[in-house]
Parts: sequence; structure tokens; C-alpha cells
Amino acid sequence: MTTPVPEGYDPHAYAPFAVTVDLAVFTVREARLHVLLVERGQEPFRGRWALPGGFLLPRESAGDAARRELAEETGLGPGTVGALHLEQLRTYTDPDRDPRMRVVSVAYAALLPDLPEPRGGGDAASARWWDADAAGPLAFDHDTILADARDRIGAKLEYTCLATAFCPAEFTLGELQQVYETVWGVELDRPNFRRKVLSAPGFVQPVGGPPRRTGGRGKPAALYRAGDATALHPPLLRPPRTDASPSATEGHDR
Amino acid sequence: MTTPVPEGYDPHAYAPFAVTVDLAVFTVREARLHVLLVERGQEPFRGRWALPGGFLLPRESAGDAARRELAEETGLGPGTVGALHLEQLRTYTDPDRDPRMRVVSVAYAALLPDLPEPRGGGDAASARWWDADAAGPLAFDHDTILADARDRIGAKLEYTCLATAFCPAEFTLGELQQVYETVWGVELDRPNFRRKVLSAPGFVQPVGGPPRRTGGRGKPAALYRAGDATALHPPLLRPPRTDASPSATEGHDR
DNA sequence: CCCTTTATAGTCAGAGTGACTATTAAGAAG
DNA sequence: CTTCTTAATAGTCACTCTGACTATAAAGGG
Repeated sequence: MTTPVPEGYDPHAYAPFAVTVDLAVFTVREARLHVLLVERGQEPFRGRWALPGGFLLPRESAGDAARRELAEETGLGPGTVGALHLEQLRTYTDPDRDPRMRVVSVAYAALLPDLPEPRGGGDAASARWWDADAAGPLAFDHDTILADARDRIGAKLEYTCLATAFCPAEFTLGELQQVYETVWGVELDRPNFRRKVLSAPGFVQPVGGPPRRTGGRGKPAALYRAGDATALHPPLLRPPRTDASPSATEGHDR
Repeated sequence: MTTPVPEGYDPHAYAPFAVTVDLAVFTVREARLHVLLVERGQEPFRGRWALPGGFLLPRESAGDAARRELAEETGLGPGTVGALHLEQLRTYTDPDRDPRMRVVSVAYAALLPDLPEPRGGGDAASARWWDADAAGPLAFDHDTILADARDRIGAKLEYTCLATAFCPAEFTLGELQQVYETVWGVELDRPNFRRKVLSAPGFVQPVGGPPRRTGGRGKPAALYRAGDATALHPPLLRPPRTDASPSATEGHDR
């Protein structure tokens, strides 16, 4: 709180709240959106998959806790984790969301380039990537959190430069377009996508000289790296849905 | 948390976290953005102004707590409060944000039409509207919360129908335009604003028949009420800042 | 050497927008 | 009862952006 402090407030007089972070960690693999999940080793929801997460330490902010959990779960070094995009999504406070006790959870979303399999370094013995569409019913309210996270990521691609967070340091415009197509579940016109990305100031910058990537067949593509802008002007709007597609429902954050 | 549950976890073994809500309640009065503040009656920050807020009850969600606090602070009936726009902003978790103890606070933003002076019904003896630009240094980290809330509101006006939440049930397009101009701190061209609002499906609907409002001088304006849409297609984008204006800094929410 | 594949360049019509001008309908001033 | 002022509403026009295309370039595979 902050404002009306009960006289002689004693922290232990109230039933304590536990505070945790939950992470929706995304990557794009093989043209599919994937999310990092851990298998629960104990009740409740033993054997079910869940978003990685954990308790806040006594003198730790939620952002720090999220970064720490992410490092434990992915096995990435703190340097790598410090650099990646981590965004606070929303806080979940339903009194019954955890059957054991009162837990409020601050949810974060993180975006990674395609990485080798995670090594469950911490408490979670088994952590692995799941196709986000195939992620079965998760523990707790994590299905809701995951759906909210997907909505938010999709919306943010429109008006921020976030998409480059899914790409390695150097990438082609085709790879960047793949990110948009995968997250939005639509196909985009290649020349138009290219025109928009290149005309948005600070979105991408060409890699020096004439280096190119030759993946397989086809003309080699020029390489780019992320620019210094964070916002996208003008925004890159999703094509309006023509019908009820199987993708995420339209959603604003409440 | 949710996932790695410490074996034999005892809630009381951890230093308990207090969980509160803080509310940034906005209205537009006399072409200025106003925010509802309460004066603190005790330490810390005694005599400073702060955002209204309070502790979550043991079996209450943050959204319910926000609605309850808002009803207490504004003196509005639960029916009115139940209908208004309340949006979760972000959660503040810095370990030192409250000098007394560990408090995490879930911040909400609420938008109201211009109302009579609030009656400090609850713990807060004195609650009143402040010009949002003149709101001095607030208690705790509430300056940060207020700034974040203004950023979010301004951004949401672009791509949602939120602006009608600042207006009474029936309003003129001039009043709606005033909301945009006040929140964004810019002037908009009247015919162009009108064209955009009327062409956005579901944003506003004309009030039946030929009723009109005659405020003072000038041709009476037609009345509208909020439509059923929540999203704005196409968005109503802020004009790009030409220079460093005195208004809020450009900002996305992280 | 031709075919397929992918990247890149360019074209064109329509929608949307910003900057204007014009007209209408009220109250206020004389 | 004019005339002025104010505000709402209608309409115009050039410019930009966008979606839908077509065309060309540069690689690998048969």
C-alpha cells in the first residue's frame, strides 16, 4: 500500500502473501512459436507443465527475480540474460490461483533467438521448448498467462522494434519476416514487408560491406542487425483478419 | 510462485510481502488533465500527497481491491464504480519503495468524467483533484507510477476507444476532441478529427433524433454516445512532436 | 543449361491524412 | 433587427502510405 496505513500495522497480523514471477519465454523455431515450459515435480499439478518461475528473494525486485530464474532455467550466462528483452506483462492475483496459499504472481515475457535445448539447471529437472499452439493445459492459471503473453507480443510487434529480439545478432529480412508471420499466424507480402522495414528509421541497419548469407537455394540475402530505435514509426500493422482464423483471439489487456 | 516449491514450504518462514493497489484516477476538467490524490496523515511522507490505494484483503483480487478503494475514495456508489474503466498498469516491486516493510504494489489507472469534488469517505481524510502537471513530488514512488500512467493513457487513446471514458454518457465531438487535446497536450484540426472519429466503426453513435446541446455561443453540436467497439480501426495517431514540447516524454511501457 | 527458389526492384491504383476553405446556426453587441 | 463572433459541420486537394502486382537478379539442383 502506501496510503492508508493501519495504525500500528504489524506485517505478521495479515495472512502473508507470497510473491512470485512467472516467465513466458518465447522463441521462433522452424516457423513455429515455441514457449519454454518446465514439468512440475510435485503437487499440486504434479506432472503437468508450467511456466518457469519462482519466489522473489527478500531483497530482490521482480525484474531481478525474472532474470535470475531465466538464467537458471535456460542455462544462459548472466551476461546473455542481462541483454535480452524482458517485459513485465501483468500481475495475477486471483485468491484461488494457487491452492496451497495466497500467491500473487508478476508475469514477464522474454524473447529469445532460437537456441540449443535448455538445460534444466535449477529446481526444474526438465525444461523444454513446446510449440506454443500444442502446449497442453498448464498448471495453475498459466494457460491464461500464456495467452495474454501471446496477445501482448503480437500487439507489440506492430508498433515496436521487438521482432529483432527473436533474431540472432545478424539476420536477413526474410528471417525477420518469418518472425512476424509466425507470431501473427499470417503470410505477408515480401516486397511490401521489405519496403516498410527499410523505411522505418532505426529498425534495422545493413551489415557493412557486401557480406551475405547463403542458406540454401535462392539468391543470397543481405544481412542486417537491429537498429537503435525501439519504437516503430510508422507502425507495421497486422492485416485485418478476414475470417475466424485459428490464431489468438483479438485482445487488449483486459 | 508456482513452479519450484521449496520442500515443506512454510509461508511464515519467508519475510512476508504486503500487497497493495495504487490508483491513478484521471479526469479532464477545464481542459486540463487532473488526478485524484490523497494527503497522507502519518509517517512516512506525512503531509505529502499520494495516489489513493490500500492493502488487498485476504481473499480479494487486486482488481476488486482497486474498485473498493476507488469507491471509498470518490464516494461513488459501487454501481458506478463497477461500470467505469479500470486498467491494470504495472506492478512496482523495488525492495526499498516503502521504508517500513516490503510492499509490492499493483498499479491501476481509472478514467472518470468530470465529477463533483470527491468526498474523502475512507481513511483518507482529504482527497482532491490536482492538475496532473502541478502534482508536486508525491510520496513513495508515486511520481513514477503517475508518469507511467499518463504515458499509458496517452498511448491507449491512439488505438482504443478509451477516450469516451472521460466523457459523460452523452457528449459532443468537441468534448471528445478536448479529451484528446488535453491528454496529448496538442491541438487537433477539428474537421479532420471529426472525419476520423465518425469513420471509425463503433467508436461513437449519434443520439437519436435531432437533439443537440447548446453550451453557450456557437452552433449547437450533435450529441453522441460511446459505441460498442473497444479497439479503434484505424488508429487515431498522435501528431509527431515537432520539437521538445513540455509534455510527457515519449515512452512505451518498457 | 534450364528450372526452381529466393532476394530485390519497381509500378500503380486506392485509401487515408493534413492543411485548408466554405457554410450554417447559435448568442452577443450595437 | 442587423452585424459580429463563435463554434459546428461540409467539402476540397495534394500528398503519402499501402496492398497487390510484375519484373529482374543470383544462387543451387537436375
